Amino acid sequence: MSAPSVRIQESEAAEEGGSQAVKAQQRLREWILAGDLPGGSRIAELALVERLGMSRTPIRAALMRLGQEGLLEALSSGGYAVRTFSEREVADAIELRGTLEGLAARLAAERGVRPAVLKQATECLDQIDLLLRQGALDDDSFSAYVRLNGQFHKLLSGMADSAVLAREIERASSLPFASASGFVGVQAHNPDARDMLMVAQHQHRQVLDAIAQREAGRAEALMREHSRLARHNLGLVMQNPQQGGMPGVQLIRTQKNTPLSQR
Amino acid sequence: MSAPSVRIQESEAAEEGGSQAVKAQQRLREWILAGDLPGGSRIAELALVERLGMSRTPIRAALMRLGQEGLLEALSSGGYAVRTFSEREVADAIELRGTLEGLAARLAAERGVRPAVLKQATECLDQIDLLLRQGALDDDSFSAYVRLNGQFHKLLSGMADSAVLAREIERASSLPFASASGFVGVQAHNPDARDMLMVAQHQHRQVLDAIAQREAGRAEALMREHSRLARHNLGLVMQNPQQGGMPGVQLIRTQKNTPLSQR
DNA sequence: AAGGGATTGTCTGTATACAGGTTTGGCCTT
DNA sequence: AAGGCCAAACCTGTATACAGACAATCCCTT
Repeated sequence: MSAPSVRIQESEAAEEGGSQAVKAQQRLREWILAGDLPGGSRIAELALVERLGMSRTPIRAALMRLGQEGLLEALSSGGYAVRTFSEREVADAIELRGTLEGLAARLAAERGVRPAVLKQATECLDQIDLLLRQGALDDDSFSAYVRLNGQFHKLLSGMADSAVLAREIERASSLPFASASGFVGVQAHNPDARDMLMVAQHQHRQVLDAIAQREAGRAEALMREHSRLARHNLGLVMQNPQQGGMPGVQLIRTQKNTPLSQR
Repeated sequence: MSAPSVRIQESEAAEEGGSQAVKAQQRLREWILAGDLPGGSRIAELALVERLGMSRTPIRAALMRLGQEGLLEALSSGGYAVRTFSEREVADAIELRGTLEGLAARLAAERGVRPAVLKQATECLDQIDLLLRQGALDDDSFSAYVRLNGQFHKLLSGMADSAVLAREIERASSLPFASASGFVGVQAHNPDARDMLMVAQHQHRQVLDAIAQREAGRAEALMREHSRLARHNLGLVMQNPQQGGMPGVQLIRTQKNTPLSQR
């Protein structure tokens, strides 16, 4: 009878999630990506009851959704464990997202996009240009870039005007290292960071141009190629594991941190 | 105290689903696809408690999973409703599956496939050939075709050796009209049925050949084109809505069956 | 002393009770 | 007669109680 009395301390952030289940999902995701709940460890519901200060029902819902999301894997004997990823799985997830975004770009080019939306995307890219023109990039600039980059990718996935596809892209981007902005932070304190972002920005421009010109094949190919940047950054992280610029890196298995028997 | 006493009557089929939640999910899916629970109608949990003879907990789990699966949509005010699809949404879902299977074919060709698996796929295609050589196709032949076709597609998605991708293909195929074998039944009593299946079979052979020859681009393009057959069949169904060869057709909105206010 | 079996503890799956909210229907008022 | 307001019923989200299963540990037997 102790848990119910200890009400949730509203966390430090102003996360006013709607239902208890959503709150649980958000906080669990944070914990997993922050490297709290370590990769491969089994999740005990009762421990979460205590830690989250809510009953098992919303926790079970959150676990199930995180399982569908791919961050947890359902154990055959019941329950869930924090999932770990091989480098190749991460590469595949990035390839998957690139392919889906490529499809979105192609459909957008084939079907045509309302001028208002194109204008919106152009303005978004203009803001990124403004950011990159500053030269040196501080932390604020980087977080601004991440935000704008995410916005552009979302606009792009919306241009296909396909709820089915948009949802699937959303899904494929839910893993942090597969998302469009996931690995940007890796470059944050790299001297070549700005150059890489310039390349990315060029690709952004070209994709948008291809869509505006109704060049479907070009748009698709460009968008796929664009995702290779993330894959490149994945390679960088795996070579220099010390840079912890990305949330969730510790979920990626390396030869070193893999236990004796991993699945 | 009536529900617990009335044990589940084990259904008419020998569906020995594991947990109650899985059983609920399976039977709900059947009901939705059979046109029981009509499209757009809200699902009341308590009604299902009575109909399924189990408590709300596994039912809620099943509803949540069907929501993620795309067959139900979550209502803003809570609860779920049977989802309906526009013809374009269905076409997009097919395109999505084709794109994903194309990616799988490309990866398989790039990475190479173990000879044993290639042999397995070839034997699968041989069996289909045997079936098609019979000439006229009765119902048994068709169900055998559907099974073999599904098996081939599953083998193909496995050839990429990517759990991430296989899972996503599985997901994209969960909607019946998006699945590889979904529209095959449409042709079941069409005189041109066998011709269409011959074309499909030719594409199967070519894809497998491309993968074996490590021709990645060709494999991807072929697999994408292969999905256009399903799209063609979708067009047929929408023109002649009377043929009810496919489960779930009634979930597709037409101008006629769309209520005054849809969504 | 070592191995096997039994017992106990814990954990998940399931059932149900409870509270807050939303919707619907009826009644009153204009 | 029509519209608005109030009330009641239902329905979802949440909490908790219960039962079966799995596992680990300890004791007994060989």
